[in-house]
Amino acid sequence: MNYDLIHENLVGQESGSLVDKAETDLLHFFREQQFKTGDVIPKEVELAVQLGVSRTVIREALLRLRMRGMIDTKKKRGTVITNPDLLGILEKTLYPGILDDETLRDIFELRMVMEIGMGDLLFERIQQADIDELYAIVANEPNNAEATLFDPEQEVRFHGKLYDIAGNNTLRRFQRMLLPTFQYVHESGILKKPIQHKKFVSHRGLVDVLQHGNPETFRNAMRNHFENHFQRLF
Amino acid sequence: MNYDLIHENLVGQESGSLVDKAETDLLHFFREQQFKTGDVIPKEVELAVQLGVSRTVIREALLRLRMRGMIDTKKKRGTVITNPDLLGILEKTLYPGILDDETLRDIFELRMVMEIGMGDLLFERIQQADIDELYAIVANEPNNAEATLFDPEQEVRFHGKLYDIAGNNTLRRFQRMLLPTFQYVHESGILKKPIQHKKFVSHRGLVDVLQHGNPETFRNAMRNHFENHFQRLF
DNA sequence: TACAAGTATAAAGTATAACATAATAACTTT
DNA sequence: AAAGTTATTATGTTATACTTTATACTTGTA
Repeated sequence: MNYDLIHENLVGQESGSLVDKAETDLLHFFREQQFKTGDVIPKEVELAVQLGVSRTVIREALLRLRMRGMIDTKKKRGTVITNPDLLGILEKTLYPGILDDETLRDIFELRMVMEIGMGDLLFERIQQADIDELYAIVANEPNNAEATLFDPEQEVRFHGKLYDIAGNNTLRRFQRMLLPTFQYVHESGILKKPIQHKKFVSHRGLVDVLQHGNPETFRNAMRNHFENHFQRLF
Repeated sequence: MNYDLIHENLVGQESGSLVDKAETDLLHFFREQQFKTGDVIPKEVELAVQLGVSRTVIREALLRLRMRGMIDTKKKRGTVITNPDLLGILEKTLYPGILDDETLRDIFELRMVMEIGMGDLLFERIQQADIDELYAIVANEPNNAEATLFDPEQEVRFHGKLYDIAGNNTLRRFQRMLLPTFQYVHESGILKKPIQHKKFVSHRGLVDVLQHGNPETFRNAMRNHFENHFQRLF
């Protein structure tokens, strides 16, 4: 199967600017040359000559690759191939306050979707030490935490630890990155309906489930834990 | 709460190059000027003068913003603020074959996490017409589809429709984007263990659950549907 | 020989100026 | 007033010269 084609089709016809063209040309070039992580690529002027464009164009194309973590450049040493950093770019783009409400809401939903669906990863990888740590985290929460107010730092500690346990690095960084957005949505007026303060599964309850339950009971517990948020959404 | 600070802390100290600095300066500038979507920003030369750097630097900074979909530039008309396109950049970065195996595996897991956790969104937004359409999609699948071989196109049709129904645009685009990666992982040798062909919940079974079940039963059904994949992972 | 300090150099970073291109606006013509 | 033509303007592109800095090389000293 030709993944190159699939990709290009997906990405679209490189709108036409020379930089766009140079960008994909460079990627193809790296592929052909079998460049792998750590290899140094030809210097800017050489690439410029080879692709028949000015150094400026090459620089702008390289700039794009660099900002995606596909390459790393250092003076004198030149430019070397690195592992692309999927999430690194997103971080910068998540400049607070510029995403439109719909996207913010989407992200808020996405967060809950991920944490509910995470059950199997958690149970596969969790250790007793993790559970102990979680108990320590929730130790300071009052017993009727279900009814208490939202504490951002405590939220981050607890849910962040869950992502750690899941052992999926991409997922964890994704969450780290989206955190400010969660908070923002929570506090902004995007979610119209008021916050209910009924009794739902608490953090402590979730840990209990991790200790004695299974992925299925965890999913349900987490879903219930989010009941407040869901009620504000739907 | 100062989201600006949170963000900068997360992103790091702008390594030092003028372009990095110009980039954040521009963002701050837009904020201060209360620029909103659709507004045109000063032309390149003016910005260069204002920030005290050359047009080259401004151009490279603008290039970064542009590639994140934060701005759109047209000749003569100038540069206008747009809604940042979170996923657009990721698409380009997912150039097949350069992600390392760990990330690929992460993405593969992420996909299952999302589809399992998607239950509540689905039931909240699904219409009878959607269910009918899903039945039409699975109509061609043999009755014992559980045991048949993997058909990529059918997979895309079915699971893609689910994302459509979930009504979360960000989520859907995320999936669209990750699709080639799913296929790639499925076919590559990354997942060591062999593919089992036991009887698990089929596509048709999932539709039945959507028709007669609830979010909880759906999550379990989807988890079961992925049993093959999970067995290859763990 | 070993090691530190200083120097040269190569590649990326930055600046400037000039020209090309394309989209818009202004103007003419019918 | 509609259509076609021209002028203008901001980005796109090229070319060139200069600056910065990490590395490699050389030199000098113990």
